[in-house]
Amino acid sequence: MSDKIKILIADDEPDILEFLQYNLEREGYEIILAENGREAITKAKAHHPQMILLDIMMPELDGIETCRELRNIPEFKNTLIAFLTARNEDYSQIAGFDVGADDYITKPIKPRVLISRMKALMRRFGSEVQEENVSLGSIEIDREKYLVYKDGEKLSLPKKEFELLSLLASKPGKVFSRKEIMSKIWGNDIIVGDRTIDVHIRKLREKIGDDQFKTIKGIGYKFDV
Amino acid sequence: MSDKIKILIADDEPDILEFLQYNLEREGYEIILAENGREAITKAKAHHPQMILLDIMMPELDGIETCRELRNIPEFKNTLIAFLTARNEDYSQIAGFDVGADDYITKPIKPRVLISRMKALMRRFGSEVQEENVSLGSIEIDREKYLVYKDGEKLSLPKKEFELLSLLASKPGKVFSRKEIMSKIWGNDIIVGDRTIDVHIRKLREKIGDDQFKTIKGIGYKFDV
DNA sequence: GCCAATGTTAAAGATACGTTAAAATGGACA
DNA sequence: TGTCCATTTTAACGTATCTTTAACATTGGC
Repeated sequence: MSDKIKILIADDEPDILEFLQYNLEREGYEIILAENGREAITKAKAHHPQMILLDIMMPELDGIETCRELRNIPEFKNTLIAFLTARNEDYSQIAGFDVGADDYITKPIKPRVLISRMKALMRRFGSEVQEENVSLGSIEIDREKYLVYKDGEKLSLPKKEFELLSLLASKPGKVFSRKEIMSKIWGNDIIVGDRTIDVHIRKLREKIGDDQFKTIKGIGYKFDV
Repeated sequence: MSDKIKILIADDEPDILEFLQYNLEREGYEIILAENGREAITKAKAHHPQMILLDIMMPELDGIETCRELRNIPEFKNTLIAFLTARNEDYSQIAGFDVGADDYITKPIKPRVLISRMKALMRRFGSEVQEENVSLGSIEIDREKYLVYKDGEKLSLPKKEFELLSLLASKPGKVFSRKEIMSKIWGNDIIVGDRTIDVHIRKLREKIGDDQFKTIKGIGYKFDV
């Protein structure tokens, strides 16, 4: 699974976006850009960033409001959110924290300072991502414990099988294309043969149950009860 | 034990100390004061504050060094540490984060901003409350005394082994990835080889019991009964 | 019935982990 | 300061397990 940390940056000044993108990508982060608050929310939903940097002053939806809305979406309740703000804007600072921000960063932004602060935030909070557990029919998946229960019976699957099951079960009934499975589990850089997926599916069918895994020929697989 | 949140403040200017003490006590915090870094470390050990504010420029031991020393004491590995710094001291900012600080606060300090920031930090921190003692099955861990009891028999483990056990036992059943273990026990700056963790696990298996420590290949380890 | 896509199987390949001993580090103490 | 000892880390190697491949069988849509 691709493990680059994704950061969403929202600012209405293209110069700043470009500047941050350049500096952060060089550090190995994956950057997603947005030009206003509305776009930031849309892109956050699409890309699931671990961290979000918001300019306070933006058209469409300002940073404060954007943050408030994001915090109301369960997925982003624990995402790191930091504000970009001009010096001396103390009002923003207070309002920002009250709305659930984790930090604010004053402009002009110095890349080294920014990166240090981000690392400090992530060091402390980053690993606290708690993944949800899935329960469908007789199958239960405990992501934290890396365990699968089938009719209460404890199964411990190898990594790839677990990830595959975990992926398919994250949206029961949804058909995952082979492409999608590949990119989500192996990442976009690693290329594996087509038979590889089949083999893992086979193992899962053996262990979990034949009928739960349905093949949609020419498309992909789905998990269902 | 008093349930007030304790904050240790170290600064060599009595005015600032008094100012902060007044404002923070009014908010219901318990304040411990220190006039230099050396005193800060002594008092931290005595009072176990949840949060520490350090001035950068102090006699005896400056803030940066104090922070570094504190971070080397296991008890304070996860304590919130923030620096008090004059505006534009960017050097301090960087050095501060690299040394493991969680935030820096620029002087002149505005009480409302300070309190907001502290709350932002603690909001995150709150969920991370680690209990003093853990007891699972035949194992008992006394974090304060750095002791482990196995079937009532006292074991005194070396530091790293203790920390590793303590971490794994903090969430029994949860799989801790190697990455997670590394960052929680060694920090993000120190890099140790992969085999290092194995060796410590081995020692623990020897001393505590083979079956309690389970390997999840490709992921990490978990502790269970 | 044809053909491309998928299923099956076993074996090769890769990788992570276990184990051990030895080297490096660091603290206590003379 | 140097010596000693406990602790920590490294490095080398073996091994079990997981992952992928490849060859061949089977299936299902057209």
